[in-house]
Amino acid sequence: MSDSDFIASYRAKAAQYAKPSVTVDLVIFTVMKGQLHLLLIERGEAPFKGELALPGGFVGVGDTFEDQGESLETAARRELVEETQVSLEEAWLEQVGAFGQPGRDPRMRVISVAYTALLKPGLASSARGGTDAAQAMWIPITDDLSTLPPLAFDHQTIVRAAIEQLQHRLATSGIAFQLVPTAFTIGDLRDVWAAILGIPQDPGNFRRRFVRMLSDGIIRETPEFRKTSTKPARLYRFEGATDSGRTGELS
Amino acid sequence: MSDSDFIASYRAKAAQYAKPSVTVDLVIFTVMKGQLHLLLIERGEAPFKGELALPGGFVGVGDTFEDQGESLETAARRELVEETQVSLEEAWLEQVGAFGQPGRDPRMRVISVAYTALLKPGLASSARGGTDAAQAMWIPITDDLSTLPPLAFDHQTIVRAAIEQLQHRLATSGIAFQLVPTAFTIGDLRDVWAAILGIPQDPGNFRRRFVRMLSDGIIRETPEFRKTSTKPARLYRFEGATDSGRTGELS
DNA sequence: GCAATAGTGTCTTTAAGACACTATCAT
DNA sequence: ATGATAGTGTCTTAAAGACACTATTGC
Repeated sequence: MSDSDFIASYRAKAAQYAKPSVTVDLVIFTVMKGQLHLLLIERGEAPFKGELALPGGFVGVGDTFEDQGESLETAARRELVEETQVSLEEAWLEQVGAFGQPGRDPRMRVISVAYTALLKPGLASSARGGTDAAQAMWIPITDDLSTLPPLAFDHQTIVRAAIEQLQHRLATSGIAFQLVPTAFTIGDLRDVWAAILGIPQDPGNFRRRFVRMLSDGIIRETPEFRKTSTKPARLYRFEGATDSGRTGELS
Repeated sequence: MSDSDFIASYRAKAAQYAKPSVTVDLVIFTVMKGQLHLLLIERGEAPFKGELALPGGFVGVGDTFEDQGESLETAARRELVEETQVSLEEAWLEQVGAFGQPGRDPRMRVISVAYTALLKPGLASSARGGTDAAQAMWIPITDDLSTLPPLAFDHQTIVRAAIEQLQHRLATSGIAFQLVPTAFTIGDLRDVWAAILGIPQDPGNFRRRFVRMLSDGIIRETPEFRKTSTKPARLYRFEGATDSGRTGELS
């Protein structure tokens, strides 16, 4: 039996199984005014019409031998662009996990792969409703997660998992730098830490951590300062020397 | 338009999209003789015939409104039982993530949700080939991941991700206790840490960490000792007071 | 006794937390 | 000068790493 025979018979056999729909959902964060914000859309259709939900969509799956469709991350990136108009390069993506509880979508079996996306402050403002008429809005996330508004489907579970993942990875990866401008002050980065952890960060102690990153070569000092209404602050840049996180599958 | 009309039209629309097959793959670990071991099966069919692969199978998806099928974790647990004959209660499961790169399975578009399973030493021995004729075997994982044998599909990527996740969660969750007998010595636990991190653990320093867990109430001391060929060692029990990890989706 | 593992103690280094303090800008 | 944020220094405590040491068993 040749390989292609195998494949043909396998496809016939697999076709007997019902398949789930697979979607990607996006947990898009940005930091505004020292607070973590989450991009949500108001659903225009049943089910959960009028409720808030994560942006998302189907994963493109080809139906031929040659074309198996788009990768999960590509699907996530596509949805991100539709929803926020950010350029493809600018956004940072990381998979949260698969959520596939039966009944999570009342219409049919849907397994969703959730991705966290982090937007730098400048890009966040350009976010708006996507091509579908849905209304997009930034919702502040306070340190108290119980203040999260009710969300459609199991999206609140997904958001909680995403935040937990952010908190765990904050110290060991470069995610914080994805939420500050490319040239940032110590205070900018401190605000991001405070927003993600939900705990104010001591300026002195945070500075010590910052200096350590500086001497580790993770951050580079620039000669510039940012003018503020008070004492100008030194600007720094991220050198990108941390583990960058599994954004999808590396294959 | 009623809700059920919506659902009907939605299903019709969604049916236009090709759907991927969804499987679960299991990364089953145990610790034997101070070394991490991974359960692999030898594939009996193309593609990758004769190569080693992770055990796994399709996720059951219902095709009716009422029955949407089994949860991802249920599917994982079912495969685990088929493969290892462990009782349903005994195993610890945690999701690693979704792996769905196009082409990862040459036959058709398959998105796999990977789960890590941890087996206590006693249970590991009962593992054997599953109902399918595949041959199951325990492969030692050395500290040097480059010694991993080549695996079918993208399973090596999955294994690496699983190990990385284990290492990250080791200190902050109770996973180590899932790899020792219910009554264990300090040395047992130290061996698990060494096996997962791939680095020998200093007895004195590890003891300090152990004592901390003891006074935190995570571990309980028992009056018993384990007889060995040398000085008997005190036995302890896990009290289960750490965050237990997201095993699937909480819904 | 000897080999082997269980278990203890100590010194050093690193990093976190708390907090007081100085510096420099706009107004 | 004053308010506000930038930036510095110091003391204490928690924990990691390295490593020398003692204790108790089987043989």
